[in-house]
Amino acid sequence: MHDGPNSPPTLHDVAREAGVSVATASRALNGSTRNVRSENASRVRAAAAKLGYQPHLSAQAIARGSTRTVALVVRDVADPYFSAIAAGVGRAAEADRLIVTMAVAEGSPERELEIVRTLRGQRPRVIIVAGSRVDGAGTGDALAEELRHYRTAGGRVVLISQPDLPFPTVTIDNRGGAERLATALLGAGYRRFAVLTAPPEIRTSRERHEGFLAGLRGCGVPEPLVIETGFTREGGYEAARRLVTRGFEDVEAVFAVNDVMAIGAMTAFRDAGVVPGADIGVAGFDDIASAVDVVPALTSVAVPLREAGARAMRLALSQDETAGAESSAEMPTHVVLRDSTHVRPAP
Amino acid sequence: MHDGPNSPPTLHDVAREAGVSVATASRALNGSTRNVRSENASRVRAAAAKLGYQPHLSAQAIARGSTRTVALVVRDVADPYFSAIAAGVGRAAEADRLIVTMAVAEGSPERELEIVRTLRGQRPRVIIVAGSRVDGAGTGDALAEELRHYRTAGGRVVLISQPDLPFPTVTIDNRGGAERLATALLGAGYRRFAVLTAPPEIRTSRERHEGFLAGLRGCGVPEPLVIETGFTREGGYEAARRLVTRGFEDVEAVFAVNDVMAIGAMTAFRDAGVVPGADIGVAGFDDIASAVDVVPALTSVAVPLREAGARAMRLALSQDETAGAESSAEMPTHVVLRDSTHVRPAP
DNA sequence: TTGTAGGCGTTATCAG
DNA sequence: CTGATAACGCCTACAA
Repeated sequence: MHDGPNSPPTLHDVAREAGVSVATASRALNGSTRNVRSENASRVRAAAAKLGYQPHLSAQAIARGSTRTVALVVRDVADPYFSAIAAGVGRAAEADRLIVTMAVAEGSPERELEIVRTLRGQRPRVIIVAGSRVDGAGTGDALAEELRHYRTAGGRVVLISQPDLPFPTVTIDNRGGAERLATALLGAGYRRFAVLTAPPEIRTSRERHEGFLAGLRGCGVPEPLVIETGFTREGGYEAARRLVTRGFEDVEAVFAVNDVMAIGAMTAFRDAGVVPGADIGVAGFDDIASAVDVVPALTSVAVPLREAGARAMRLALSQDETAGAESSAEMPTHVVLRDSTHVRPAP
Repeated sequence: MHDGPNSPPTLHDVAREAGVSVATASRALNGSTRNVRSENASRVRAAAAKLGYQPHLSAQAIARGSTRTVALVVRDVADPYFSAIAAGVGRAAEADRLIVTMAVAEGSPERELEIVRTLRGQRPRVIIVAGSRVDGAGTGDALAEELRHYRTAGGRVVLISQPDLPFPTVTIDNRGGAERLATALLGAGYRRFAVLTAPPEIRTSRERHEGFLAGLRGCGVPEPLVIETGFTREGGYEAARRLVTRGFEDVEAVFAVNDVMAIGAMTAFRDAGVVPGADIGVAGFDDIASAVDVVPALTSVAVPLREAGARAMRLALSQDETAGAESSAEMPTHVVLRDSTHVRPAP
């Protein structure tokens, strides 16, 4: 009570309060509890409780040489795609009493690089990068370099949906899902399509686009119209508006490379007096929660996003173990047809 | 090159590589750059770059006695309400080069307590608790106790939407917003209401409920029917289904205490063949992004969630400064009437 | 079972 | 301007 008012209590304080040495206090609170006399152990615990002691994680980290931290990089927390992944990572981390620190790489690659750098300073057990702009091991790819440094220093890296980098990756079957979606839409009677894509640097978008084209190929349908826009709800809205302005007599259905874009597009259509599902089919990708709450309910490709996050964690953790550890996993996707592609256009 | 293959390079390695002392290396990389000869400085920087050195944040934390970490506690990342707040916190933190660590307190108060405890071990500059189950300073409130410990040790606590605890708080004008919503709905011609609430332990729900009742009071309308359910989309769905089953001849409009519940309710209505906006009015609270994408667009009360998060950060940071620092802030809310309460019921 | 002492990677103090 | 050296809070042989 006679020292400074603030600055949290240390192990020394607890030891003094309990009348034992720091070593004993340390052992009683963390090390193998077996080796300390139970009376002392409870004295220490009592002292800790009384003082409101909480071990300094940084001190433990440096003393032990390792942390219980998982670093997660996402592009945007507010995007349901990423928050679902984040939720999965969080849940899996919790099971192992790991702490997840989350960084948001809004847009700029520089920012992204800076983030991974900082993260590296945290000495996390694992770094998980979800949907960033890691594009290929091309020259000047400072990000990959940074991750390589981290891995060399004993860190574990897991990427989500960035299969072309030399790190364990949780992959999503974007291509296959989009291909099956194309098939399903053909089956529903649609023949003439527009595709709403994001810029090709965003690999997820590119894969879905390519998969969709692949599904169409050889079926004698015309080459789809392609409208490039942002990977966001606003992007989708804007693209649909452009489509309406241009005139869409030659388009029966629109495939947006993700659900938020598709939902934005549906709203744009409605705002322009075009009825989605009736006047034009709309399909998305991801099957986010709100896909069933829009009208008409959105046809989409379901992606187990939470599972992907959880899987990434497990993948990272399993790398400790003997060589047998698998180094990547692909999450399956499946088409969910709903009313937004229900009404088959008249021939 | 002759030591173990992994374990990241330390400042010693950099110093050796650059041919200077650790002290100099430290100064060149972090301390006031002015006091080191520019030639040495660049040698050090070069060595650091070559080795891929990254300062050990934990070591810095313990040496400096402080961290650059902000801890954020939310109930669920995947809920747009919390992810919007998180986004705001993240943005504000970024401006001060602070790192956000995010913990998810899914449900159980024990888990929540454990989280704050662990967080305390991180020695963050700030702990922000958003929408947890802190209910009142009643006896046995271990969470408040934990936060008090933290604050005593010099930490800054900011709560979002928990005004009855003795910590700086960013408050949301739930009561006022709900009251004005009630007035607006009365103005639109609705007279007989049902309220979809969450259990009263969730203070946000309680406030909105009470505000709504207050807005109705003295207007000669019947006491609303109250349906208690979960604070989630599923809760809303379920409650609406119950309402339909029960029969809703005496209800013209439904007020759900948040948007995800309202959206769930709308879907339930539709599934039961009841047309929201026409057969029954629906209003929510929060004005989340998807409120404009559902059909009919959802009447709601807009809450500046991102701003609330950012504000919480600033509030925390300003507590450093001289006594004049404000200790709380209230975020305004405003009613947004849309088509879900557009069609005025026949008298 | 317990205490002493050295070390983890940085920063900060204090002589050179 | 630079280099030893003592902290920082904790863990862990090693010795008692």
